[in-house]
Amino acid sequence: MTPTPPAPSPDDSSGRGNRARGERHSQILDAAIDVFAEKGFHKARIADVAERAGVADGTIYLYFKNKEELLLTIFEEKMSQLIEGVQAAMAGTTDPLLRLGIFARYHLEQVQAHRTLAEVLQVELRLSNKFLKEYRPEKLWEYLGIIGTCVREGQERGLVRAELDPYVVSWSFFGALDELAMQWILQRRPRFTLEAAAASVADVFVRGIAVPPQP
Amino acid sequence: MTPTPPAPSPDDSSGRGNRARGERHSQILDAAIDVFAEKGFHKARIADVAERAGVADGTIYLYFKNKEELLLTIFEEKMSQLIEGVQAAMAGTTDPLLRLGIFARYHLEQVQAHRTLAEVLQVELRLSNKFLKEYRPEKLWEYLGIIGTCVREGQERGLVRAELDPYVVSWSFFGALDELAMQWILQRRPRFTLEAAAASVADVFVRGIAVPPQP
Amino acid sequence: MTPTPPAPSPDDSSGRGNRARGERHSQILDAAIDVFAEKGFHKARIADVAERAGVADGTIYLYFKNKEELLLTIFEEKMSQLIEGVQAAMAGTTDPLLRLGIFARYHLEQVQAHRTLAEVLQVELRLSNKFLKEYRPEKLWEYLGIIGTCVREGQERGLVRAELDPYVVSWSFFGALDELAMQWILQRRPRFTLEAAAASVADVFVRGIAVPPQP
Amino acid sequence: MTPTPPAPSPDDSSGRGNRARGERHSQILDAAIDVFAEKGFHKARIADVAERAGVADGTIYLYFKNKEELLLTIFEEKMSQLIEGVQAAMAGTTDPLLRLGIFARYHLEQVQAHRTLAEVLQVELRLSNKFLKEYRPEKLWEYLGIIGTCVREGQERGLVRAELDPYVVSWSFFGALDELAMQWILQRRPRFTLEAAAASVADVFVRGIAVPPQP
DNA sequence: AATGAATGAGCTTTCATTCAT
DNA sequence: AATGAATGAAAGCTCATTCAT
Repeated sequence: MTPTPPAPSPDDSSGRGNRARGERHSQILDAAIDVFAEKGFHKARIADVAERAGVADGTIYLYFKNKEELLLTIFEEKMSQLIEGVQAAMAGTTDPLLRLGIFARYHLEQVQAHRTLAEVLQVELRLSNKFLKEYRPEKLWEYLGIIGTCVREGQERGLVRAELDPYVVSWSFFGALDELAMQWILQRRPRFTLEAAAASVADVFVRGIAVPPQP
Repeated sequence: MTPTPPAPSPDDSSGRGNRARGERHSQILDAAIDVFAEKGFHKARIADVAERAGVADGTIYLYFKNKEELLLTIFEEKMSQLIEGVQAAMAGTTDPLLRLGIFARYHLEQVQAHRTLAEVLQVELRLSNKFLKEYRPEKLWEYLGIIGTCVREGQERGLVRAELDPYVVSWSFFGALDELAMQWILQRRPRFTLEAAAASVADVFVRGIAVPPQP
Repeated sequence: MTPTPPAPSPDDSSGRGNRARGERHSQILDAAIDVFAEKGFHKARIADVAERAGVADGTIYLYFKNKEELLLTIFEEKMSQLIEGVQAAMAGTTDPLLRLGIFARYHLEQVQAHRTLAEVLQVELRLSNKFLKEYRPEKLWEYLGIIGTCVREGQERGLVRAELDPYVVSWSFFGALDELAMQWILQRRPRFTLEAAAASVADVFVRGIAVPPQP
Repeated sequence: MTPTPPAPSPDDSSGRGNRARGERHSQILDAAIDVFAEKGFHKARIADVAERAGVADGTIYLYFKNKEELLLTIFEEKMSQLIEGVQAAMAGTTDPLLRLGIFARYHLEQVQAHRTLAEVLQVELRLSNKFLKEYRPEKLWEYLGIIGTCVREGQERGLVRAELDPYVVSWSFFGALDELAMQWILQRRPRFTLEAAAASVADVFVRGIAVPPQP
């Protein structure tokens, strides 16, 4: 469905065309992230994105089917990176409860490090009808699955209370992080740091889901 | 600014003018909730709302400044009701931790009972640039303050760990509920009941923020 | 065509109704003059006129067929007064060339004395398509006829060159006065007084049309 | 602000882009003149102009900011041409009083030759609030300055009475011509020719402002 | 591949006018 | 006669998208 060009094979020696294509692709995507963050998805005009990217309006349509797909592609690509990143960050740890802490920290670190991007993902993505009503955000589910796996493993190891539904817990955990991220972004002078927020969410959730110590 | 009619005196049984005016107001509001939920705020045309409400297009503008104010009014009015409702529900309970449970249950009950409305509040409200970037959702803050008060009281009574920031905890708690509500709404066949979700969130949070039992 | 109420007969002893009618009529007309002068005919809303007049919107339509007729009625009534006035001013003078001077002076005096009205007549009346393209401004022609009569009489008495077309001279004369009036109105700080302008126009025209002295 | 194309180099026979752009510009302008003259500025719809020009509605906005700028551009461009034309016509004559005659003749010749255009300039331009209340018609002042210069030169050469204010005389002269032009346009069967009118105005004014012969 | 001029559907909002009371 | 809530037609303008070059 996406008219995304095939990723250029690394050994493609004739690759000028493809290289250029790949560059244009991300050039436009980066411009879109900036413009969407600045003006909001609905207020942003394709012409704005084109200007920022330094290409003609029509060129955008050689790489993306339409405006909405631009937004969706941002989501897909960045979620993939987020998934990879959080998995790498968790790689050295096996304790599922500690992993939740890593997840929280990594997630909010990324929000902080890529504020513009986060702004788009947090705020603007929700503007797209398609995203919320038709689009199936599988990458988000994959991301959420990472939390769910921690919970399920915790249950298997007897660390997490068996009666909890990992699915519900996952969305709760994600919702807490997501809301804090959004508030942090929306507020000019946030009343908390994202580090503290990450620590707090992990702390509360881990204690909340853990099997209570037997007296 | 809204041409809200002067409240008709309760005994004014002939209050046609006022009655009519008040009726029109909520007649339009109800139509807007339905239409926004169905087509989304941006896709919904004023003409749709007018038709659903059974009035002429122009009539809408006698009661609301513009399309956006329609959305904002829905938010304001319904949040006020939510706040009143949850306070009434909590009235009989003094234990701040139990109150959090009541809050969670009441919140998700309302989502369930007024699905269309919840859909608008959850999903569509976030569509309004104004809402997210300019509008200050004081009613939301007030609602959140109810959670914050429970946490703070819990700390005063030695039930909740003193090191937690009530503000961060409040947004976490709300975020968890909000995310579950949104997923429940977006999914055609939800994988969980809102009752269970409310119980789970309350359970996890209360245990998570409570002062641990001294061994 | 005009739904103007019949002028109340002066001896109408039961006249409250008519009196009231007459009062309403000019009350609305005066309000319209003010509002049209302030905002311009097209920008002025019937609601503005109604508010200024202290009546309900619908009431205006009991006295005037529509917005345009309001403008036309202003023109008709005020032109009638202008015609009466200038004729009275000329009454004591028989020399047709002196009469032209009186005409010029009187015309620009009225512009000065009733600036708001003049603004409407000068500027806004020209906005009405009907006025310029369909309406036959017979009162204007009558007004112009007064100039024409002076010229013709001047010719009959051998004071004005016979080869001049009184019709063309009349419009020239009126055009000169009209243009000066408009410039005076449009300029915040006019570069001339209307008295001087009247004197100048009369001076130039009278010399210009007069039979040259025989050497 | 107008996206006037860079003047194509005269020898650029392949200048398709520029040519096209320039053509579109005047294509739209010409259509606007016709439509405005026919229906009047306020009644004319952008869609009408677009249709007449054979372009899409939106195309108009690639060349003109809005409907009003269309009118203003007509005024600016055509006044410039008028100024150039009358100066060329006067070039061979030095006597300032004869020049006034040339001015009058040229002005009314143009009205006759470009009746549609004249209709717009005469009648419709006055419809634009902006034109009359905000816009400063510098081109008109420049045009008027040509008359003023004649008068002033005449005074310097002792041909025109020194006591006359050239500014007032200029507006009078222009007003006379303007009014005659308007009446000629508005009347289906004009009662005079524009040649005769031009001659008459020049004749009356020149005699009127001239220094009287010393007996 | 790239351009960017052209398209034209789409929609909020205004306000003169009506008419039930 | 007076009201003023309701009407609904009307149109300027935007901008995502297309396509000839």
